[in-house]
Formats: sequence, C-alpha cells, structure tokens
Amino acid sequence: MGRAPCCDKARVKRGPWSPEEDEQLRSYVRRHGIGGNWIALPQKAGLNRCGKSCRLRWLNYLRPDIKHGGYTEQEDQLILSLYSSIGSRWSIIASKLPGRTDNDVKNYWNTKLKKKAAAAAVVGATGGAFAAPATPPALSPASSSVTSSSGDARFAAYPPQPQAQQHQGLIRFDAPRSTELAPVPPVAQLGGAAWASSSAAAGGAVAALDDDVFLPDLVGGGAVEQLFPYGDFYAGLQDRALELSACYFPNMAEMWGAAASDAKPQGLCNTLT
DNA sequence: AACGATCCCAACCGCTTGTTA
DNA sequence: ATAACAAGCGGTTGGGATCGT
Repeated sequence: MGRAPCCDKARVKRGPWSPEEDEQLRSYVRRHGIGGNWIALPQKAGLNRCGKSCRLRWLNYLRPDIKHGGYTEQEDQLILSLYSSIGSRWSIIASKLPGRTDNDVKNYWNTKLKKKAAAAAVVGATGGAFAAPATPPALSPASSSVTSSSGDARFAAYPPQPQAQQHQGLIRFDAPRSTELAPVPPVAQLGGAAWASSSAAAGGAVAALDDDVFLPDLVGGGAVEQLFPYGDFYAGLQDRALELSACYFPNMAEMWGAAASDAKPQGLCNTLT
C-alpha cells in the first residue's frame, strides 16, 4: 500500500502558475512567512494548489534572491568540480552557488554543462587541454565547502560513482599528501565520463587523489572494487584510516555509527548533509 | 511560410529522510 | 518501537520556444 497523496489531485489546480497565483503566494509569504507548513499554506493563502506545488514554486521561482540563467565560467567550473566529487547531489551543489536552486542547477547540467563536459572529455582524450580545477574557485566564503556542517573545504576532480544509488553510504576521506597512492588506472577503465578524461588530461586525477578521496564504503563490502577504481589503495583501510586527515559521511547517523565501531579515523569528520 | 527536430525549463512524481505523537 | 505525516530531494516529463531545412 502506497502512501496517501499529499493533496487531492482532482481538486487542485496543476500546471503552469499564472501571474495572479504568483502574486498571491508572494504576498502571502511576504506577510506571514511560510509558517513551517506547506500543506496548510495554500488554503491560508487562498490558492487552489497543492502545498508541494506551492513550495516548489516559491523555492525555485518566486524567492527574491534567485538568479536565473547567466551562469558564469566560475560557476560552471564549480558545478563540474562538485559533480565530479559528489555526483548528482544537486541540493548540495546549489547551496554552494548563491542564488541558484537545485532544480536550476540540475536543469543547467542536463541541458548544457553535461554536453560541455562531454565535449571537453573528447578534447581531453585526444590530447586537448581541458583543465578541470583541482581546487575550484571559491565564489564566496559560503561556497567554499562541500559540507554543510563544519570542516575542511577542499575539493577534488575525482571519479564519481557510476550510479546515483552508489552514493548511498558514501564516505569521503581527505588523505594527507604524503599518502602513497596506487597507480591511477587508464582513463578508459574509469567509464569514459567527462571527469575522468578531463581530470586525467590535466594531470588532475593523480593530484586530486593525492588530496581527496570518496569511498563507497569504509570497510568490507566486495562491491568496493566495482564502484571505486582505487580499491587496492584502500585495502586494509582500518589501518590506513589513521593516516587520513579528515572524512565525510552522508549523514550524522552514519558518522556516529562509524565512530562507535572505531571505523571512523582520527581527525576531523563531517557530514555531507 | 510550414514543418519537424531540438533545446530549455517549470512542474510533477515518487522515493527518502526527519520529526512527532 | 513504530506509524503517520511533512519536507526534501533527484529523476523525469510536458510543452513552449527556437532553430534548421
């Protein structure tokens, strides 16, 4: 049995918002705020819309601080870099771009940046010089960190997980530069995605791994080799963990769980959410 | 001018996560 | 402990705009 719909679809308006509805929602939020309850908001605001739809309209379009279009080269580079580091975590990526929404960044990626990255990959694979930044430009102090909690603010052009599902259980370590690394596999083995050849073309893969590494899992789990091409490097990770300077967990629960089981390395740890 | 192809983005859908009773 | 609910999130889609022939 599925969950009940958030509202009666037969009785609420759907589809594009009219300017009148926009103004109704905008003026209501201006006067009362969102009140922490989107479900109740449409009725209070006199809108014949689903609360979920109101939330989306406000967050993605009506909020006063939103920028539309006109992405700068710096923003492009930051998105490319973050995507290569954390994959399609659009809300996290958008949070590093002031005035951008997750939906906007996602659309921008799907319609433009993905092609740009692919084109750059072709150039890179043929000896071109697309340079993925080992450390992307910091647009503002608020945009300097992958984490939403405290912590280290380094990025890396590193192989992302092939599938979104594989971000589940993602754990990232920032390895010290002295850490000895396994040889970086040829680009062809990394799945052919833009990040691989682009970072490799720029010599970025090695440098990046020297700095930051995500792991699909901290300990055990035979799938690591499938998901992560540098599995050898992390053989016996429990021992090596002490060499690592910082780590990132998908959420607090997993971080504390790792800490409780001694899987968490000494040093700074953060969550991605 | 007409038509089809492609691009772009707002909006929807459904799943996951967090909170509360 | 668990069920119900709301919010958050990422994937997908619909349809208008634009481009190419």
